[in-house]
Amino acid sequence: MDLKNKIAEAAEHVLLTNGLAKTTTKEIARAAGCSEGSLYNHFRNKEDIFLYVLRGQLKNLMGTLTSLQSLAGKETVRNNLEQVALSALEDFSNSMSLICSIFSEPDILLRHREGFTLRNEGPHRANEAVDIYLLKEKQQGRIREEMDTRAVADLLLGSCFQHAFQMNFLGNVESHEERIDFVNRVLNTLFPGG
Amino acid sequence: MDLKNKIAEAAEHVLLTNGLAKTTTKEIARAAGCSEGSLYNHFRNKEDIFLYVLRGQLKNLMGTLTSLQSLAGKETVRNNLEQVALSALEDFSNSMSLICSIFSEPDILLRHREGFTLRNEGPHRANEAVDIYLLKEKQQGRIREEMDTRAVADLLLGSCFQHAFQMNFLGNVESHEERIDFVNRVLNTLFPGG
Amino acid sequence: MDLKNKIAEAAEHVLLTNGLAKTTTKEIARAAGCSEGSLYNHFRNKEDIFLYVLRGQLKNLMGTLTSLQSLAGKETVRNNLEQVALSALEDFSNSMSLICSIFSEPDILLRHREGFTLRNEGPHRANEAVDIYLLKEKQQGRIREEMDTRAVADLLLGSCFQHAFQMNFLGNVESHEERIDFVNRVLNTLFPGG
Amino acid sequence: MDLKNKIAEAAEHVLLTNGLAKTTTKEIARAAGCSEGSLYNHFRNKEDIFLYVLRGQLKNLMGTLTSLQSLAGKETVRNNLEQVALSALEDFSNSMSLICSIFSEPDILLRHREGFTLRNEGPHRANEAVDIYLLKEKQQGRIREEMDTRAVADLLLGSCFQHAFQMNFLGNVESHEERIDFVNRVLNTLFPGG
DNA sequence: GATGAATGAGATTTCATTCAT
DNA sequence: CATGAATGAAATCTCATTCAT
Repeated sequence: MDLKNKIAEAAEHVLLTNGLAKTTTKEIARAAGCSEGSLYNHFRNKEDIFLYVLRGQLKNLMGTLTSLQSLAGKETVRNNLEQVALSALEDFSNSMSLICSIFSEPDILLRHREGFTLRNEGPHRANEAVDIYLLKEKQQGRIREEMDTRAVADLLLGSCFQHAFQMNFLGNVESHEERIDFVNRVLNTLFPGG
Repeated sequence: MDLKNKIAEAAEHVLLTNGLAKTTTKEIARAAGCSEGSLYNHFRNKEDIFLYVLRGQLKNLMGTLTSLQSLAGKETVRNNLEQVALSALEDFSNSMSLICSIFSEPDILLRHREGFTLRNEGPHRANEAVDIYLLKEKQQGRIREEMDTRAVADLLLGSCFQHAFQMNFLGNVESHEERIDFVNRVLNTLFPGG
Repeated sequence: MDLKNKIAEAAEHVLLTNGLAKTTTKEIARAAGCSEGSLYNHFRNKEDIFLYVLRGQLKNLMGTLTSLQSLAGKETVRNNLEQVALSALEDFSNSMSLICSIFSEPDILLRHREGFTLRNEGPHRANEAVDIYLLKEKQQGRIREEMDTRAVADLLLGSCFQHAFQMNFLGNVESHEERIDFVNRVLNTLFPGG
Repeated sequence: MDLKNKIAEAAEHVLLTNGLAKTTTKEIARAAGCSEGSLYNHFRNKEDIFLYVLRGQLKNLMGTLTSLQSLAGKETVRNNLEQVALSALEDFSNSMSLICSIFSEPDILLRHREGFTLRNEGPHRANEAVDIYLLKEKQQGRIREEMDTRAVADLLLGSCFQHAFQMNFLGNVESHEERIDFVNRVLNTLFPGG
């Protein structure tokens, strides 16, 4: 692996462990096993490193959700949504602290907002992905014509997002079973019939 | 108003404007119209100021939600939930950047987590409040016995929370009408019959 | 003496001893007997310190020359010009390295050129001062009507300036007698008659 | 052109554009179209590059002045001195910022002073050159026996040197006409008779 | 001879906190 | 209680130079 990616991985680890505020270039360099000066051979500045890692997280988030698109028409809708929700729960949990951190640096957010939207990288894209999946299922007649698919996506992913947020805030680490339980209660409520 | 609160208000303003990372004691003092030294006559350190402001925000969040409890039995459930959701949307929007900021300083979060839970101040309490409201309505027979009230609360507030997050992330400022529209689509999906 | 002036004096000493390039904030602080952080309570940045010292030097330069204005009409013109030239030689010698240093940072010069000219602080003002002195003498009939006073000022101070430059460049330290000798040869040539 | 000279020219350009303080090896390499490592195949270090360029400038300065020696006995003295002064004015202007820059690094100056004097490269040599020219004219009887030729050289070149310095300091760019005007006023004052 | 990534020493600047007044 | 100058630790970033390829 080249040094650039080694630095990025090290930075990701430090960011998730220590938080953005306590992530120093010295610490990143130590974790990457190189000198501080080397960071600047591969990134323009510390902000660049943060953004590189952040974009990686956002891509992860999208990756799993878009890959679930191919499930349209297979298994049951309910089953597929359970998988979607569980993946989202996990991804949100992993990236929550990093993504939230950007609110502590609104000027960075401001500076790169345009880029995020241009490259379609925002966290909002997850909801769109679920929406699109549901529309496909609707085309195949596997869900009711009247269903507001976007609203369903917002409810499902919204509850997962907030749940992940709260678990992070409270420091709770959920078992897989607990997550399945949460997801099922939510899905049962969204689709009372089954 | 005493200086302590003047400082707290100034700090809140600076925190919401500049973000936690760019909030310096010098800036807080300037905004409060006092000297930097004075901050330390009213707070032990900068972390204390941040926590004081943060707890204020969390109280706000709870305040509006608990006040809506008295609505149980009045108007229609649907109407009340619309008010709940709109209030949540607004409160979440206002406090999002501040509350998320804490993830950039996980050691602060760690240090005060116990206090938050002991004093019942976590952001998760909002969901409990809605749950409790719904339970009251169930007791009065205004909603179905089988309804998983906690799941409904999680879905409703979760979607509002994520929505507020995304609007903040994208820099979108919604009109009241847009918010009403969002809330209605979500509620229509949660309560298909009306 | 307050710390600001202590810092300025220390900076002047370090600048004249080590040169601009080797003048670090650490060294200035050490020479001023304070911490590096203290520098920033009195100056915005290192550039500010340099400019403060530089303007002090330029004022010195002007000071001695304007004070010599009151000599108009007294002693002999030749005698007065000898004093002017000797003072100039000394001032130029002392400030040469500092004033020249600015050419190693053309962007600083560019940034403050307007300020220098607005405040009439440029090194060119010395020549004006001598010109004005000579005009006064002309009004009193002590020098020929046809004399181009500005040209005389430029010749006299120009030769002193370049002489000071060369002595600094070569590392020669002249005795007072050598300077008197230089000045007299120059004046004898400028005013052949006496 | 070999790489060594390409580097030297690039360095000269960067030095005159950005100033010594802002001239980095990276920038020189970029301007020379080679790698930073290559600089060290042709020069021992950055100081070497600077000195190489500086000595080039000093040679320029001397070059034009020594070439004017052959004019002795031709045209009129006054005419020749006008050419000398104009050349000096131009050369001084071009090299001023570079030559002055050395005062920001007195240790470099100290380290190479001996070399400069041994190789007769100092800027003071210009005055000597004019002196020698005038002595030749004196031998041919074209100027008065009593004239202090060295003093004339110092006055003439000194005023040109300071004038060039001031124009550089003030950021004024003179037209050829303005320079001719300056030189003529100075020469008229030095040689009142014509 | 040419390269350019890696280095590490060092420079400037920021900032929370202290403390004498 | 209020002040604000002084501090010193730490953070980011620069840059000349080296060296393996």
